[in-house]
Amino acid sequence: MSPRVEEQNQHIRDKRKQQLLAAGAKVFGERGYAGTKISDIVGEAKLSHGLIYHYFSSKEDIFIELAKTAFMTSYEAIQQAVQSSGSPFERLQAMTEGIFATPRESGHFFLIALQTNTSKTVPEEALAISKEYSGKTFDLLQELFQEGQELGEFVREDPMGQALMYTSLLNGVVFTRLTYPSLEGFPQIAQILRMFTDSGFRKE
Amino acid sequence: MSPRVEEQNQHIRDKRKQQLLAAGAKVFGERGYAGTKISDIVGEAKLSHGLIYHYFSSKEDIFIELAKTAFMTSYEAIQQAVQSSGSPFERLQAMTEGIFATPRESGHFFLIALQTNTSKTVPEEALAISKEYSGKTFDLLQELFQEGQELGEFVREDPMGQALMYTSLLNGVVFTRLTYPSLEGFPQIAQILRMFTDSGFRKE
DNA sequence: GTCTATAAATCGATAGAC
DNA sequence: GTCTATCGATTTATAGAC
Repeated sequence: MSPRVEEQNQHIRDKRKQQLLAAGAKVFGERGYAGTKISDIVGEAKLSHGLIYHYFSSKEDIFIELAKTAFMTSYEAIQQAVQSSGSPFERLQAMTEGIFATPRESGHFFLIALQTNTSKTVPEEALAISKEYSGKTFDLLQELFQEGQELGEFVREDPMGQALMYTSLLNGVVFTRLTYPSLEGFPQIAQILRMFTDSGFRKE
Repeated sequence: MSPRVEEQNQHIRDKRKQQLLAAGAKVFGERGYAGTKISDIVGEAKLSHGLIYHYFSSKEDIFIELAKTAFMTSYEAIQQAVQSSGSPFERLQAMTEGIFATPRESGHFFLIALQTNTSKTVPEEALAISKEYSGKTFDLLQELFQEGQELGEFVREDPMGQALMYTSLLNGVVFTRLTYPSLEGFPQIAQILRMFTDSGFRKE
């Protein structure tokens, strides 16, 4: 084989793998790990039944790769926001706005993350990845709230409690938006931030 | 048969049905609808495989009955809190405290409700029940926030937006508590209420 | 690289004995 | 009322042709 052909084959393989991952994200998100059949994924990707096993070793394998993407991108988005410039309040505001500006398709990854944390049918490795990144995420957020309290921008209370409440709120709002996709003007970012700002120092 | 025997049989039937429903709530909550096998339910209930079909017509039937319980009890708890005495703020506070004082086992019903709204594998009838009760729940909450705004206890903003944010927060916090069962002192009710109270009128 | 056919295991539901 | 045995359909994963 000439290098030219080899290169084309590699391109096809990458494309097929992406096709299957995109289809998997959608179907796993909508139907859950146990509720998703291989035929659902290849049907969504418009590929034949057997072909999926040329790109992934098993159904578990696909889910784990998708879970990895879900938790890594979520963590990196928060990391970037927390470590950017601006005051703690400004960074929290920008991060929150950024999260709710993400495209619709990311909802599938949110549901995959949700299932990983709530369903015992999901591959063990996916849960391990979740735990790894959620610990790191809480560390980042706790630091942000701690700093904001010292600057007087946030209410003085347990920073970990604030970090837990912030992620809880995020999860809840994303879930509500998934349940009612036609909702407009929700959420109001100012309403979310009000939870953490002291009345005396409240921003407009 | 004497009435005495008939009465005993009825008692056994009620007991078995409750046994199966309790087992179903646990495994459906933990494994999801598609991920739950009949053998999981009867195994948890410590009954034989075939017996479950003497009490329920199908796997769907059991899930629908559990979903009905989940949405009805949630709605009734909110209804009772909203329609009780006290100012809107006091009722919101009491309701929030009550929700997080519920026993651990109710977590399974929360997960069943969650799956009903996010998984396309769940019986259609369960989703219909969810929609019916969520509409009625939002009406109650919207009324409470509206009233609270008129009395100056809550921030003036779209009452439906407040109702959506409140239920989102509730869902998110319950989810966080399920993910980290060892968490203590979370959530702080005051922190939640701060989202809706105006700084000038804020309670202690 | 892609497809169809099939193997092997599993699951929901029923039948029939006790 | 309860249990075991079994049918029928479905599913993951593999084999082999093109």
